[in-house]
Amino acid sequence: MTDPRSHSRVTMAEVAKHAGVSIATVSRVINQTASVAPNTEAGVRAAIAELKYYPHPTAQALASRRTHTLGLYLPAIGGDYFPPLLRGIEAGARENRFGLLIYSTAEGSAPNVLASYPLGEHNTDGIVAFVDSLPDEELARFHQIEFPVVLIHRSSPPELNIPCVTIENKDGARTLVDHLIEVHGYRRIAFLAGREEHEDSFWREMGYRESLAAHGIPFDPHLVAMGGFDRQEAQAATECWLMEGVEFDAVFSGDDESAIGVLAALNRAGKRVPQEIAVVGFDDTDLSRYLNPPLTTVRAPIEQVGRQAIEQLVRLIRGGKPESLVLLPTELVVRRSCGCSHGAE
Amino acid sequence: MTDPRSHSRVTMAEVAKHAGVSIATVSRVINQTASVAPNTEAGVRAAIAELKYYPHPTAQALASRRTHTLGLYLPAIGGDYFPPLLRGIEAGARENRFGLLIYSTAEGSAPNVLASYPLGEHNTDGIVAFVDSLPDEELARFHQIEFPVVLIHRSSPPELNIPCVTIENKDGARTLVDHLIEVHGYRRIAFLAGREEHEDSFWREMGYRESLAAHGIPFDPHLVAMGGFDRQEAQAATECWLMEGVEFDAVFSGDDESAIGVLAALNRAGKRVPQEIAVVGFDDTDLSRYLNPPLTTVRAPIEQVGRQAIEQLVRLIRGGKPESLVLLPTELVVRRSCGCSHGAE
DNA sequence: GTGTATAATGTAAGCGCTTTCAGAAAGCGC
DNA sequence: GCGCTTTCTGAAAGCGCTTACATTATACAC
Repeated sequence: MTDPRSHSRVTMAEVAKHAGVSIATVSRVINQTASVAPNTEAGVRAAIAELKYYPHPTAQALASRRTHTLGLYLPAIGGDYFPPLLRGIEAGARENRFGLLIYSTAEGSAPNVLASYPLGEHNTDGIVAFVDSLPDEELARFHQIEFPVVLIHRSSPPELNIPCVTIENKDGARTLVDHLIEVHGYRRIAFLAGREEHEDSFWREMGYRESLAAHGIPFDPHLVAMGGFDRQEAQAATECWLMEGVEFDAVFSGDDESAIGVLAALNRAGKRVPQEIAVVGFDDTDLSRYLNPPLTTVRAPIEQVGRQAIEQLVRLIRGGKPESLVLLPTELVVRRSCGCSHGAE
Repeated sequence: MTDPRSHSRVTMAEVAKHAGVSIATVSRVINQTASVAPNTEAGVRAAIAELKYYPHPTAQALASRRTHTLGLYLPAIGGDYFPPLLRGIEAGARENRFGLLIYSTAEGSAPNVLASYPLGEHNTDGIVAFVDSLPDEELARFHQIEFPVVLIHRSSPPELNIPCVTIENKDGARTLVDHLIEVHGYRRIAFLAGREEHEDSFWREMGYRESLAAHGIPFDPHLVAMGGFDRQEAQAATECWLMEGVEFDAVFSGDDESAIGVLAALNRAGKRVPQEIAVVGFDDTDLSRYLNPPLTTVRAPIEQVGRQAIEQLVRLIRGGKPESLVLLPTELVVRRSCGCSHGAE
């Protein structure tokens, strides 16, 4: 093909000539950055329309030192919570007329020396970082140069005070476990935690413990295992419990993803859910209503989280004051896996 | 916060002064665009390291008229095939050192006059467009200015000859239906189609029909309904069949997503799968092995599709000749929903 | 030694915009 | 009418790079 750089675009200069004004004026009508006489403006707009002109984003970015692009760091692309999250983020960016550059810090992507991290002050106006996709040093660097950053599902290192948006994990978990105890009378409720650093998991466990405590049920460490918020791992952990003969009448699987593994393990072991063992999840991913039995869980407004993150980021970019912590409310969704027979759905 | 534009970056000029050379030389060592004396190069590299310099992407883009960024158009963000697809695309972009800009043409995002489509020759070096996310006019425009585009799961308008990557839908479907007929002896096999324009659906239906024909089973239009490749829709369609008393002993649900709906409908109606009715899907999404019963399906190498698309696009950008059609092979995955008792898993 | 490639570097002209500055035109109070 | 502010506009200096072109030094053949 021909040199891609030969695309002869319509430039501002041509519009200016066509309208009989200077390029400064054209720029002014485009950006509404200073008042322009109505006649002049009309002429310029006509010229723009006639020539089908639109500004060159790169040139704008270089001159104005604003890219009109947001960056998104992700640890990995997968899981059922991922699509709604990205949907929220993308929609937020789109509505605010920002481009969205994404980068996954999945394994194999060692930051190289020259390029440092690929998304930052040089090519975006702000960053949203999901859980632990960005190391503290980089966050600190951004903080130091006052570059806008918003964290999702991860709180700020204490000294940096970076805005963060996440969900009411503790309340949700507590309400869920309350339901298990109060409505169904379960007392031996197992919990499948996520990875150590996972803050969602931490707070969900807190909610679980609080509920137990509030009902006078002693906390039994044997009933807590690592499920990694992962199907396979959760399945293995459940099989392990079963094999060791640990007794439990319900399992709170940490998230919906791991509930799938729990269900698979129980199913394979011939245990009926919920008759013999109840299972509940967390997140209310698309899938959970289609599980067998339909999963009782807690609705996490994942898409909203993404949207809110962009909202805060844009506010930050525009020089406003963002909320330092946005906690979106969760809601119990009762289906059948907890033992309820006529759940909401 | 302070004006974001005050970030005093290290510029090439400073590196040049530090190393005692001209900026042209610095540019040359960075881009390896002309030979530089070993000593000089070492000096420049030292200066770069010492000043922690890295080039300003926007300035590079403006001057070189290459953005080093790829654009991705999506119709909507969701579904189980989505994460692996994006994972493949992101990884491909990352490995080729391109940035990835994404945009969803979801409803509510009417292209506005001034900005035209948000991703194009002005801010990317090439585009990958998924199914029908980009209208033919825009494809034609890109073609006319010889701007690199690769299509995913959608073939090129005949006169444009845009490279396309997709999967062996027909072969996969045919193998699947062959299995249903030859191994299990089903003869009344229902098919749930996707939307009319959906090419995957078209080819899967072709495979279905070919298999029927090859086995001397007449095609019965009553056994084909619209499932939209969607859980809800598929569930409704299945319930409709059930209600009308249509007889069938197996259903090929078009994709895994709709299989979930089919399973839900059958389950609700008290039909046992696979004893009374077999169900098979297509795609082998993460989830399918966790369904109840585990779903017999066809593995679609979705992540590979994403990777291949980037591969072709990068080749195109670099001026090479891409394949005009990449058809990735599919593979039958036998589990239990078809009636096999000791499937692969 | 002369002549001619070849290699190494610098100079400077952009890339297509934004924005400062200053000047011209227009309005206004008196 | 005068001086003053306010509005509108253009000239020009960048933004931080890439790259065509020019220049000088070096090598090699004869």
